[in-house]
Amino acid sequence: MHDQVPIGEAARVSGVKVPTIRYYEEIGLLPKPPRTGGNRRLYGPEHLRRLAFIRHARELGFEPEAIRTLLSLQDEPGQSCAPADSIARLRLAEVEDRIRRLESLKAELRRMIDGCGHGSVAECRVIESLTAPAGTGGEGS
Amino acid sequence: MHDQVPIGEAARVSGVKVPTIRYYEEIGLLPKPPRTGGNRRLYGPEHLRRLAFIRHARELGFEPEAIRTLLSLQDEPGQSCAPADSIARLRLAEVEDRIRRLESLKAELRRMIDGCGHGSVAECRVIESLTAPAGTGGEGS
DNA sequence: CCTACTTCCTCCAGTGGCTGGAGGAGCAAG
DNA sequence: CTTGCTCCTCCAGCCACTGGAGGAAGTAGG
Repeated sequence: MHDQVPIGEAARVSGVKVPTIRYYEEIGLLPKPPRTGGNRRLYGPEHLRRLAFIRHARELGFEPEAIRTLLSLQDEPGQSCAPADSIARLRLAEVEDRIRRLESLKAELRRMIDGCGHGSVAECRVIESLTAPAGTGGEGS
Repeated sequence: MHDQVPIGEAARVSGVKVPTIRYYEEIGLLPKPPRTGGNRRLYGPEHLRRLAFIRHARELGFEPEAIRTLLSLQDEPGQSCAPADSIARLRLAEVEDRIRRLESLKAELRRMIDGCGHGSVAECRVIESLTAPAGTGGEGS
């Protein structure tokens, strides 16, 4: 079978655009594939798996740096998966916080819409709903 | 009291960096504040509230354009209901969609983490679920 | 073999949303 | 007046892509 595919095919099967694949290679997320005599990239199953991994991780909101870490872990299967676990846990916490705040914003928007129909907009507390959020008021990063 | 603060102070209390505040002004997210005789910006409580709002909304992933419309809800209380209502409904739909996506993301992250036996990477569910995401061609082997 | 067409190559410029530095002016304290 | 800080504007850079120009390589048909 064609287990060596050119970049266009790799893009099709992975759902990552061609320039983005080249970009991932450039920043070292994706290893440089072998080339044909005519200088075209040829991707094998291993590359495609990695590409799918990267794409999926990006969809989950992991940043390239985190992905790099996850990939390096993947490369050394004997190691403890604690770092991977903590990366995922961190991301989960972020997601949960976001959900909480969106819920509060949603409640406020709903309240405004429901209060509507009396001719004018209900008193708007959209700002309060976000400025006094459920999360730790503190800052990060 | 100083209910009129310079930009540095505004940055401190809002958690938005000084250049970013100026950037928000430039793109019209934050109204231009009055200036002192010496051409310095002076922010009042209203500006500060807005700034905090923008920050939270950005953290939640709203684009400046969406934030603008969100802010417009606040700016025109008592106005005719129709436009504000439709904006609010639009945002509500967006928020609900966002929440849905985040919930499914959260479920996936949770599955990854719960499946992780805290052993070695070889059996790590976190890595594995990224490598073989749901529904990648049924593969046996 | 030649031609037409597609896919690929590299390089480079642009995008959005900031971020930070240079060079200079304002202002408060000593 | 001098020191030292904050502030001003302008502008270049960053990240994660995205897309276009100009050209070479592969493929299908005549």
